[in-house]
Amino acid sequence: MIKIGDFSKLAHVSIKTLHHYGDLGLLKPAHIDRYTGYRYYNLEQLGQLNRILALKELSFSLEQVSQLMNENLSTAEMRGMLRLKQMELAEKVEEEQARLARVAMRLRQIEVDGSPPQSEIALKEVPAQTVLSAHAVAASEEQVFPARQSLRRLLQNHLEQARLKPTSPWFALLDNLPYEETDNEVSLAVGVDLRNGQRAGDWESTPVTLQALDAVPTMASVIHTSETDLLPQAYLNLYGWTQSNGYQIAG
Amino acid sequence: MIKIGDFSKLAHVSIKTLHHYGDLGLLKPAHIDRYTGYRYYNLEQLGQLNRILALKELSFSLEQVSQLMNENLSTAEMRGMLRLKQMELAEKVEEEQARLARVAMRLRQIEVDGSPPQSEIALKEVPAQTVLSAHAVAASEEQVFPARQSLRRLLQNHLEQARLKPTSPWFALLDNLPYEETDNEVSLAVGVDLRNGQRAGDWESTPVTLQALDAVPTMASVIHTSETDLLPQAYLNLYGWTQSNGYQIAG
DNA sequence: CCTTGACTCACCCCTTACCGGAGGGTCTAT
DNA sequence: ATAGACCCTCCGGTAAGGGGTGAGTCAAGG
Repeated sequence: MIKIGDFSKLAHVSIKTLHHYGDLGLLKPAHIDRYTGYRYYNLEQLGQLNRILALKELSFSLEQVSQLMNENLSTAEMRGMLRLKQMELAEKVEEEQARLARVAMRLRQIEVDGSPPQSEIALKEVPAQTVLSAHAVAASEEQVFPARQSLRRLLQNHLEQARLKPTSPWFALLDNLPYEETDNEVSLAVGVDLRNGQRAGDWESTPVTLQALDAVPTMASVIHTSETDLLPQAYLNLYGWTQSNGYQIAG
Repeated sequence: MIKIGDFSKLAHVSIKTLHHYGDLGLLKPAHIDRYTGYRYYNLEQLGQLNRILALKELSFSLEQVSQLMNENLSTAEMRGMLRLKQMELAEKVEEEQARLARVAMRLRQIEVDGSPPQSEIALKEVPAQTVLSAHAVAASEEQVFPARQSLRRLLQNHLEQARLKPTSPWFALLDNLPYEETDNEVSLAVGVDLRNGQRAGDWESTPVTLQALDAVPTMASVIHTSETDLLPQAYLNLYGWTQSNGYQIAG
């Protein structure tokens, strides 16, 4: 029977931490004086505490540690939790390495250009959605803009016809990678909300299709506020960034 | 001038987050209606928001992001913060990889032994301290225990002579690695508190020395609650663990 | 002009794993 | 007996928001 201060020194753990573990039921003192409230530990609890610390250090939460300490926990369950944690950690390592690479890239950019980039690339999540999309190829480069306009009218017609409202801004949906700057391809898409239960069917000979996009956990997104002549540059930035499929330009 | 809901959809950021950034002064709405309190953003703020998100994704805290967004921040400062973050991230990656390795080891141990280990190894920090230590070599294996006893008496004498009190439990301090099981070496040390200003000097021909130990950020620590015959096993466990210098057995 | 539904506000509590301090009681050595 | 060390409970705080509530506001249709 040893007092909390000595116990904490022996284990190199703060008193506050011991209080905390006691409150959580993770490591209750062997005895608590009923009148003074003093906590008393015994030496065999040092082993338990060490076990707790070891598990915590594997980045298990205290709640998970409680489960793992639960004594009547089968080896299989233990294996399961360890494997799960293994996967989590592997993922985390990759994430951090990616971050590290991005920081390094940013540093190189500063060393070379001497200035921070003007358009930032941010990573976002996009939920699954249904979109109405259309593709076309413009005859020449001058025809690109009018072609986009006509696609937009086309989609808008379909929206009105189906009495749907757009649920997202218009964006370009690039299915076929790599994106070639030169072939004057134009695409346009817009999110729709299918709750109203209506299904496609009355358009067949049009370039309009209805497709479901999966949720994307990490979408690279650029905002270009300047005029359109700088857009290709931002595009190239972004293109250098990723090889994954399904780009979106928001806004 | 766009309302917060639309702005949040455009940027794929929750309204709560925008509130939070506004409160922190990180991204204040371009206009707040004086009477209704409604927040209004304009499109150029999308770029700022994206910049914030990009920096945050590099695992900068929001406070650091504020600094980085501070406009009148020299390129040198920017470089400095990036390099700092780079080091932090590198460290973190190593940590996570070490954790991952430990989880994998634990899994292997379970697969092979079919049971979790009986003595856990936990990692702790130890602050810098001053210790009084003594070494000796026992003549034979049977002499190890008496030798330890006499070292203890020796140290205790010195403590009393200098009117010092021990500030830690007794422990073995192993300077010369690797630790050989066979050479019957005995060592003993104890922490002391030198505030009282006294200095060593009156012992010369004894094996007792006063030395300063540096703080150790990660010390591997085992608790063995069972009888002494299992100790060598725990030792071997621990020894397989690390090659760093300066082991301590606490308690 | 009025109503209805969508939108927005401020406010408060919740999360993790503790840390710090205040105010007051307890232990121990002298 | 008393000083100094030790311990208690309770409160508040951390980072980055999430969730919910009751009340006020906006926009479109009737």
